Amino acid sequence: MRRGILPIVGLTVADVARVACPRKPIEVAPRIDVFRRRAVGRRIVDVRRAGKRVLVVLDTDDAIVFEPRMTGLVLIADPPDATYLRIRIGLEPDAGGGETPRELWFWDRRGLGNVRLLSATEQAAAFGPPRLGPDALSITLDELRAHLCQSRRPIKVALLDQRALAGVGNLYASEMLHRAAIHPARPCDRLRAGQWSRLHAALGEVLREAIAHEGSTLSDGTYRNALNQAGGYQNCHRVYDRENEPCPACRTARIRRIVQAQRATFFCPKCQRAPR
DNA sequence: CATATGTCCTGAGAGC
DNA sequence: TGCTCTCAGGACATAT
Repeated sequence: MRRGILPIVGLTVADVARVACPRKPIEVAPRIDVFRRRAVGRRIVDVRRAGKRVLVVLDTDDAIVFEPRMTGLVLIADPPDATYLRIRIGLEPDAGGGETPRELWFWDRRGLGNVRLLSATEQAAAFGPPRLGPDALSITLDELRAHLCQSRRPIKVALLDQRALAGVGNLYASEMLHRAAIHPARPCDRLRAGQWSRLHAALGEVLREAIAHEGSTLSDGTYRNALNQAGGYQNCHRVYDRENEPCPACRTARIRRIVQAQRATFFCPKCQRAPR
């Protein structure tokens, strides 16, 4: 998402508006009139990421923060369905001219996501430690172990704890544990050195590949990139949403589905040995 | 304190 | 066909 909207860097915010929504209009913070006063006329200087949020940084150091959660999309192209448009941000081209996006949209079917305007101080409080752990794309092996090894929780559950490690989502947790050959229910405090090492490697591999493939568009088709194109990483999934299919690694056992912390986990019972 | 569960919202697909 | 039920790339408040 962050990379997809990079073409807006250098443009100026011309307008911010909530779009008419199905039932409950999206709530923004601060109130839309204050939001607009602080954003309109400001130049976009950067697009950053904090865990799973996208930050559009303005020349005042305020940032428009998109938190898409399950079904939110950040788009610079026409949306998949106008019904669930929530926020429109009008953009003015820079002096250089050329083809630049004229609007940035926040689209969200389920409406669990949110959009906020945060000052630099608020960003530090919301996204710095201890609210978010080290980022999953840059965390070192030592940091990974240090942040997780004390916990007695199952490793799959701990991987989703954004305070321990920022940026891993449900489907990717299953994928990386399969690559690392670790059972998802194994307590963190019982992982061995070799397992931490494999997990650290798998973490980077899975996320980088998923990014290269523009994410995973699951069977409901919701996820799209910033240009409203489907991702391709769903075709690379080895276990997620593949219950009862043969494991692509051992080709003998069938993928199993269990529920941990109310969320689906997929794994191979042969490649990922059960904890004793 | 650490860990577990309920909650927000809508639509797709399974099962009857 | 049409109904009900379950589940979904998530995060957080509240309960245990």
